[in-house]
Amino acid sequence: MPRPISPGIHASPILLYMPAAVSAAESAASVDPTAALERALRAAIAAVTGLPAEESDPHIRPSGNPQFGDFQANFAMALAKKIGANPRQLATDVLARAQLTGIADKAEVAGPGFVNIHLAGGALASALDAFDSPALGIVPATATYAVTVDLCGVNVAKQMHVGHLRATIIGDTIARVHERLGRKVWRENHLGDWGLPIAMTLAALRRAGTNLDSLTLEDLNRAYRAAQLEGRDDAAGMIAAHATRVGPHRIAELEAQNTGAALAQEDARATLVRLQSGDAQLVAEWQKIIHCTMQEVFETAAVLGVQLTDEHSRGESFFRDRLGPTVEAFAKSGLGVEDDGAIVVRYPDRDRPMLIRKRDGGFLYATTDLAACKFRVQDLKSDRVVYVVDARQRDHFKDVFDAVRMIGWNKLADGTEAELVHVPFGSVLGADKKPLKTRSGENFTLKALLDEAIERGTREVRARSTDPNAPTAGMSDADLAAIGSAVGIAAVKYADLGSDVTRDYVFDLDRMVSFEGDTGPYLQYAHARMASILGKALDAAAHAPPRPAISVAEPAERQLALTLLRYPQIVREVAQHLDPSRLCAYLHGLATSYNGFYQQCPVLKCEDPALRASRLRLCAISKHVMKDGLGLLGITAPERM
RNA sequence: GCAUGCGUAGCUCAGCUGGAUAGAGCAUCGGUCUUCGAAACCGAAUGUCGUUGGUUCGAAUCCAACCGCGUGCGCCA
Repeated sequence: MPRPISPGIHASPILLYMPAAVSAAESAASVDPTAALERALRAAIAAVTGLPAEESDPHIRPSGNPQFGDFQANFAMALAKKIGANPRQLATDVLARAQLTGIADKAEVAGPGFVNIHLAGGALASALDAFDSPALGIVPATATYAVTVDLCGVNVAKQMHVGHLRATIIGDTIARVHERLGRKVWRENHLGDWGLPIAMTLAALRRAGTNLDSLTLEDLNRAYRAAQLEGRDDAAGMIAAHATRVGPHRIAELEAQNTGAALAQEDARATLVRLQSGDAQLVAEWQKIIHCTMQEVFETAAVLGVQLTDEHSRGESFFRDRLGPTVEAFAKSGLGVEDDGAIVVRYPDRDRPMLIRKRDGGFLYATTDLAACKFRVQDLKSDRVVYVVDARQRDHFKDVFDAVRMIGWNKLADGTEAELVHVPFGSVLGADKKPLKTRSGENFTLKALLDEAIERGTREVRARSTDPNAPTAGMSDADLAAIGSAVGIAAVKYADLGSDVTRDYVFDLDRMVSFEGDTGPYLQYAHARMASILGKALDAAAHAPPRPAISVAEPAERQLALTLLRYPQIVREVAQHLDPSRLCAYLHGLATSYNGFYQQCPVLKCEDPALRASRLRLCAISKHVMKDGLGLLGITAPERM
């Protein structure tokens, strides 16, 4: 079995360097007025202070308060201290020197030395015009290596639960964002399909004479749990199982004994031996169990709008022939040393070693991960390998990654060192703030959660469609159901992706499928309004020029334009920091900006044809960005809802 | 014990590489639908940013100690 997903804990923020993103940032600079601003100020700072350009960072950021303008530059205080000057004077001198014509309308010094900048309306308009393209300012990466994303991580014969939701959708979003940036992505579903637990289940099913062709996952899960319980009661059987050199269960669990279980255990052990030796009959049955499990996993993935299919499955069994060679390689290099009969890897900076082979010769979880990591870097040729796994496995991945680096398996053929990262997501807790137990408890399965969300979404959509003035009035039942499903799923995904993934959160169904406020449906609603206004303008638009001039004059228009232009930067940040919540926050801000614009700036009712065309184009760009962004989260954006 | 992570409004959380008055959503109270979609918008109210000390022109953010909660720790996966 691979990684048990459930309760866990917080993690440190992940700050990563991503070479491809940097070049994209520079390429996108032409579209971005802030880049022009930065260049101009950097040059002026260098000229005034005599410092090299790389030490002349103007520290530009969006203004905290709109009254201060669009951007502020915070370089003066720190630099003045460094060179022994007066901050306000330095800021004034720099502004006098800076070439801001065509970029900024106004730039002034405030407070202790802040520089407040009002962007020129024309600069915003022309930046937006360039931005309005299928790429939306995102420049494809030139990297030739791939990115591997380890996601989902289900166990064969086990029902998916809420924890799997996280590993699946966080991983999917990270994969999509990298693809959006032009990277080749390998989605690796490292399923637990090998070892004694599977053999136990298989043996139990055979004893019961179950027809594996009509097996449901629920039957399978029941058989799995029953087999686990049997095994847990039996020490002798487990010890015997250890002798077969397979990955079994912790000794601590083996306290009581019973003869019936011993027989079952004996049966499982024999089954495993036959499975491992390639017994055709057993292998076929094993595959049926996997098929049965994956059937539901793929169905769930489809419901969730996650790109995950058979081609992404590469279970632990795939690496079974690489475990021996892995240990040998470590032993040979001197990194793997014997300790009390077992083989361990030791680290210079910590006491805790990593076990890679047991005293009885059996391999461990870590051994498989070492082999898989090498495969991902060197066979899948990835310069970035991302593991979306429960935060409780922090130490484990630190150990694995360090071991991989020590032996050099993180190096690609040309010597490039791949980046190995664990995205440690927090646990889903119960109302009592304790981990939702799934091994024993009858808690919410993932399927139950999604069914509930879809049902509530559909109910909501149906109810609204009964209003004759509603845009959804008169739609077919199937269409309403599709929209309802999209709304329900959006609510669940946004609730999960919307805050820092490393944090635990309390599972609250009502909050998860909420449709008001800062939620997935709020974003979908904003999108539907964008679609609606554009749909109504269609006739008139037929007579308009294809790319009418954009004018950005009203405060709400400025606000919207500034927000839109930040999109490429946000997508890059999400990839760099492996943090989907930034995209959620951005899209929420976009929806809010659009709503403000919608409130304050008449579009269809605007009497000036040029301004009307300009505003329609703002709507179109907004819709494009919203749809693109939601797409990166794997959330569909209905035209009506 | 060692390691690691977290403590921000009644609740759930933001706070982007230290910056101007700490922000959203929910809940509460009050406004806005004959007017481009009210799943929306506008307004009101709400805080010893766990505590103490330190660094700094400037700290929720960096450092130290302490308090509280969580998680992990050699033959499970």
